[in-house]
Amino acid sequence: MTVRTRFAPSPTGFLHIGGARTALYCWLEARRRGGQFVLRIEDTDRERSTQEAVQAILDGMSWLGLVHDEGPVYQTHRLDRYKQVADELLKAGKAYYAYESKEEIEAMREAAMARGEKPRYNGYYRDRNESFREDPNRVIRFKNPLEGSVVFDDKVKGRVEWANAELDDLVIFRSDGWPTYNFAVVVDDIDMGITEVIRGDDHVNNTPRQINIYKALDKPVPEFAHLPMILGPDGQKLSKRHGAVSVMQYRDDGFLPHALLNYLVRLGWSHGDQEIFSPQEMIELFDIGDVNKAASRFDVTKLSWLNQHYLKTDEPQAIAPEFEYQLQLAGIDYSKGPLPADVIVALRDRVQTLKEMAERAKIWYGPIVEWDDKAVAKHLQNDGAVAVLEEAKALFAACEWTPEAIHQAVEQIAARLELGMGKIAQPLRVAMTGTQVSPSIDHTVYLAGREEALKRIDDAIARARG
RNA sequence: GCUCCCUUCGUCUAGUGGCCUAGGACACCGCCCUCUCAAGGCGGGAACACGAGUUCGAACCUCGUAGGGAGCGCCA
Repeated sequence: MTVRTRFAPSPTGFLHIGGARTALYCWLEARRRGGQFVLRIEDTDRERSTQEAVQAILDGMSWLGLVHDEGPVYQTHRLDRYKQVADELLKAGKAYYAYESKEEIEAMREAAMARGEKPRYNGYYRDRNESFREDPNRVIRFKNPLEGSVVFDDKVKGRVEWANAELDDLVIFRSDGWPTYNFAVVVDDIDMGITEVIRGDDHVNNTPRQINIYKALDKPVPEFAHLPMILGPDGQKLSKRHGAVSVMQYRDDGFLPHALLNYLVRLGWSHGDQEIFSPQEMIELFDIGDVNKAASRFDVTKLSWLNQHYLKTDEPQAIAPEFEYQLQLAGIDYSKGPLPADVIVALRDRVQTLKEMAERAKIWYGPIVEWDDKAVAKHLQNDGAVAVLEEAKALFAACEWTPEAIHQAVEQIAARLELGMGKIAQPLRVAMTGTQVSPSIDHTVYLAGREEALKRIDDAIARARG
């Protein structure tokens, strides 16, 4: 039987970090074992589900490259099927109609709590064989076994055993005519042929109930793998308070999709001491059974390190599109000025995100807007500066326009004036950028373009004299 | 309250009874390199939650304790 996994978000918001990791693990598990990865939209909560959220989830997944093989399947399109299965259960005497009001249920719960028990439904209608009747409170409840226990071997958590006595008769169809989560999931996973249910461990508690439904339907129970939570840097639940929660926010913050994937795959899973994984390696090496049991914290610092790693090792052309997106966000017109790929080469050792890179790239896509007075005083307004700039002007006007040729020209100036590189590079750097910090001087000059570089040298000479 | 789950450096983790005076990575600190800033190289500090057992031997097995989390919905 081929492996089939699914990612089943409810469209009530964007794709967040936890969901992205779940999707990644589902995707990897299906890929490695030559199976299929299915996307399902759990939108039975009509109140909170939106089409925008569906789109946000789709966008997030496609940015990360987590492509699904089937779907998206919408639960709202499957109402008839849920009704049909509920009817089967009703006919077989494995489910029943119940008519308590919400207030009555609430009272029941409080009474149980007062007795020091779990708040549960008392099963009043369980054996009354009430038939269908019009009633605003009508729900269908599942007859959970009263005795014995449910045991499952979770691929992450290990063996989990649950006494049926702890479970009550859950509602499978609401009074509004829609199925509840626990029921719809089981029907869907059966119909979609899901063999591996991989999801967050907030669902461990639901699993025994779902297994009982599989058994009542006489269907094979799939394998389960419950993933631990991802916490914020402070060890608390990940929330908007921590800044970026949406996957797409990481894009806007200047992270590469592959860096995020690599970070996520290592959060809760490892393969010895290996830190860097290409998508291909992830697929080959990932095993859901090797996932950790404990929750882990999200650490942007390490993500940033990975991001820079890929900035440094990926082909500049390959990451240029993401960089261009970043330039747009920063309001920079890159149709004139240096090639984005050239800017990447100059800056990738100096920044951790594309956002920082775009910020620093401004100096080559527009005029110097702000001069650092201290830099000017120190490197321009001194005895040797004008001579250096005059030499540079002459050489730059004539040399080939490549970083290498510019580098040679700079060395030539140093030799001719018998000065150290620092005495040459710093005045030029201030001339090019107005500051004393920038990439290596050859790239800094190169990216300005010959015409602009010469113009800036003239401006600097004026400033040095003034 | 009840049920279930979790617990190795600040963080992510390796570790499945002797290879552990606990390894790697990020971060941090120091040195080197150096045209600035970085990047890079080398080095350093830093952890088995606690307590009992089992065993010749325990980070690894068992039981407790403490702390954390999830769930107990006509929400997913």
